[in-house]
Parts: sequence; structure tokens; C-alpha cells
Amino acid sequence: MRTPSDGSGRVIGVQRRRRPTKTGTVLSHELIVRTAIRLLSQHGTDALSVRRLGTALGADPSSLYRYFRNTDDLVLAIADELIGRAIEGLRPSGNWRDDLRDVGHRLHATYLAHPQVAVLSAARVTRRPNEVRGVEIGLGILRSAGFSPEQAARHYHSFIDLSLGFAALDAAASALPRNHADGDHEAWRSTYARLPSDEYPHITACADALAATMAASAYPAALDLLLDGIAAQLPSGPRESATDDQ
Amino acid sequence: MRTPSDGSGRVIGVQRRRRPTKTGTVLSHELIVRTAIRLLSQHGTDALSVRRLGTALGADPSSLYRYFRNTDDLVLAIADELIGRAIEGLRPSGNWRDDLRDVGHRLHATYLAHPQVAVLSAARVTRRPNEVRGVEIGLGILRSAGFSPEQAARHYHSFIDLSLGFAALDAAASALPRNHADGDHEAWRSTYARLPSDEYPHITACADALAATMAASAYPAALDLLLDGIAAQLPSGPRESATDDQ
DNA sequence: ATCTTACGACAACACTGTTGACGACGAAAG
DNA sequence: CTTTCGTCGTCAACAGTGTTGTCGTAAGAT
Repeated sequence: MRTPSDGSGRVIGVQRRRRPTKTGTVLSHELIVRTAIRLLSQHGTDALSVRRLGTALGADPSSLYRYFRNTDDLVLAIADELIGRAIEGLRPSGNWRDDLRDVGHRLHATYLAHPQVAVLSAARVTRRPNEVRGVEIGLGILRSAGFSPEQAARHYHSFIDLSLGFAALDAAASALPRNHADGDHEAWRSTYARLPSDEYPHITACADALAATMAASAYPAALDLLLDGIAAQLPSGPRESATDDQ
Repeated sequence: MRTPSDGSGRVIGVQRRRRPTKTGTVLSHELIVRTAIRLLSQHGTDALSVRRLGTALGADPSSLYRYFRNTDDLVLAIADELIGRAIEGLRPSGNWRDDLRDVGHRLHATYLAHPQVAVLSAARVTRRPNEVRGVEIGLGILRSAGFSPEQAARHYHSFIDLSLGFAALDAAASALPRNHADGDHEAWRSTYARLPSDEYPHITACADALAATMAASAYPAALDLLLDGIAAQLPSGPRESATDDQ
């Protein structure tokens, strides 16, 4: 039997034998995940195949199945690695709002730095160490703000899904192949600006504004709105008043 | 040459010859999209392959390339069809808040009704008719509330990305294979509830609350928060119902 | 009735994920 | 040091994938 993982997707036996591959490289979970992320970032979403990853590692593709049960298992490991990079070096300031916004922006930025990776992994629940640590951090921030366990759980849920949802969306938009991406940006000028004004009066009236706003992510604004809403539910009342950006 | 579509992904020549396939069915864009959605909904995300779709239609797989340039083109058509179903029969009440929430809930519900389809299409910008109509509707609602073109565009951006982001996330969660989905729901009880309380004090304190909140989507709550924030920026002040027509 | 040509079918190509079998070699046991 | 053990890298194979070039047939226009 070849069962490198148990039901939860976690690998069972810690690696013991470190036999080098034919080309000399010594495989490991970490190396495989790192190489996969590099492959994705450099050559796009379609570049991640077991075979390509194998040759990139200088190993037979089937070797990877000694480390991951299947491709999905590998994707989950990649997702967890990305979460780990996002929360790495996190320094809570003590101000729950700033801290939560920091976590959100770190997540969003990390995913957008590797859009091809994010497309595969942003919408996945990994249940792996880094994700667990992230949950602990998020809950800790909210509880330190004075929220009850129930409130903390609920608000964490809204916060993390908002952040990952935007990450998935924004990543998908910027992970498109070059010509497509350019087209998508320009679409709001070309396609939407040239619609018949009698049939689409609102679009034509807002065409310039649409092109302007669609160039950037709406995540920061949406996150601040969410934080406003959470602050309004603080048991002790919203201490520092809601931010009025722009 | 086989170029059924122009650069924007839209099909050029309207179908003229309607030669029945070997098994008698007469192909069309609409039939192909409908069949693809049915295939996805019934047999999961992996069930959508050109070959399977071909046999489901009773046609040779390569016939589909007379209607769609490639699989991605087909996916965009599927996405637009889903948008169309979401905004079908929409009845604006005149209350911008209710209307926008209605659009959001319709989108979210439609995507969640076909999670396997949503996984493929929620994060895609189609630039196709139904999406354009959706943009027009959303902008119209916001402008009727009294927002300027700039504000309407910005708020529409936040609104639609929030909605589609949650749709993508929630769809991905419920599109997992049976055993995985159950595991994901149960994960918050099993995995997260059994962590060492000294290392993860907040998770253990919130374990029950986490399991409770994670069972449902956070989208309704997040959407209401967003609408609150938008209402607060109304030019005439956040009035309860800003009903007026243009 | 004839002519185009759209479009469905066929075959082929280069891929993909995954698995069973096999054997080499690192680590533990004597 | 030798011997055993079993992990893990390799090989070969299978069934499946998206996509395209070619070809003939029949639908619609003349």
C-alpha cells in the first residue's frame, strides 16, 4: 500500500530515508511545495502538473506521490504555505482594529503576489498548521477587543471569508494570461464605454468612473466597512469612531 | 480555418446550418451551455470534459469547437448563463437597499444552487450580455438612490466583488466531494475542538461557536454591513428609504 | 437543380493524474 | 563490519484530457 497520508491529508511517517534523486536533489515536503509555488508564479496556473513539477525537481513525477496523496493534497499544502507566509512576522500592536486590518492586508497581499497560486488555493480550507495558527491569531485579536467567544467566532468568520473571497476574485483577475488581463482592464473602457446609451444609460454615464474604480481592488474599502460594522457591535460601544475615508 | 469567435470571445457567425448530429440532436449554443450546467450539477466539477459533454449531447466532442473557441470560452458562456438566471425576473421595488440586497442574494443563491458550476465561473469576468445587464441594473439602483456616477461605480464595485467573492468561497466549500464536505463541516468540531488548549486557547474557547457559525455562510451579514456603510455615504444623509425614480 | 460552405465526424497528437512493480540504498540491528 | 529491513526513487503502463487538420455530407441560397 502507498498511504503517505492519513484521512485528514496529513502525512504520516516523518521522512527518514533521504536518498538523493537521480539528478542529486534530495526531496522533501518543503522543497516540493516551494518548487510548485515557483513553477506556478513563473509559468502560470497551467504549468503545475505532476510531470512538470517532477522534472523541475529533477525527479520522477511518481516520486511526489511518496509525499502527497494526490494533487489536491499538494494544493492544500501550497495553500497552507501561503497562509504561513502571510502571517509570518506578524506583530500585534494591541489595537484590535489595526491588527485585524493588518492580517487582512497581509493575506490579500500575499495571495495577490502569487495570483496563479491563489487561484488554486484561496478558496480551500486546509486544516493545516498555518491555517490553524491564523484562526488562533484572528480569534485572539477579536477576544482581546472584548468580544465574547460567540461574537469572536462570528466576526472572524465574516472577516476571513471576506478577505479570502476578495483574494480569490482579485487573484483570478490578475492571473489571466497577459493579453486577457490587458483586455480585462481595457474592457471597462472599450466594451463598456461603447454600449448604446439608450439601452444602457447608467453604464454610459458611469463609464469613466467604472474604468477608474475597476483598476484597483475594492478590498481595502470593503474591509474597512466590515471593521466599522464589527466595531459598532463592541460590548463597550464603538470606542474610536468609524473612519470616514474619502 | 476554425474561428467561431472573435478576439473578445464572442461568436461571430450566427448559426445558420442546423444539421442534426448522428444521434439526431441539433446543437446550439444554448443547448450546449444548458447541458454543461446539468452535467456539472449532476456529476461534479470533474465531469465537465469536452468528451463527456460531447457524448452527453450525442455529438462528437470536436463539434463543440464549432460553437466555442475552447473550454474557457465555454466556461465564460456558462458563467453568463448563471448571471442571467440570477437576474431573471428581477423586480426592483424602488427601495435601493432592498433592491441591492435582493440582487446580491439572488446571485449568491444561484451560484450556491450550482456550486460545481460556480467554482469554475464565479471569479470570471465574462463581458457578455447578461453580465452587462447586471452592471446596468446595479448602477441603476445606486444612481436612483442619489449617488453620483463616481460613487455609484465605486459602490457597485464593492458590492459585486463582495457578492462574487463570497459566492466563489461558499461554492468551493459545498462543491467538495461528499466525504470531503462532511469532513469540512465536521472539521470545526473534530479537528479544531481537539487542539491542545494551552497552545490554542482562543480556538478551544470558541470551538462550539466556530462550529456553529461555520455551518452557514457569512454573506448575508457581510452584505448588510456593506449596505450600512454605503447608506452612511448617501449625499442626502443615511435616510431609511430613499425612493425616487429618475 | 446547382453551388457553396457550415458543420458534424474521424483520427491523431501531445499531454494529464495515478498506480503497481521493482530494486537500490540509507538506517538500524547483530 | 555484516546483514536485514523497508523507504522511496524509478520505470512502465493505463485511461483519460484538450485541441486540431482533414474530409464528406447536407442545408440553405441562388
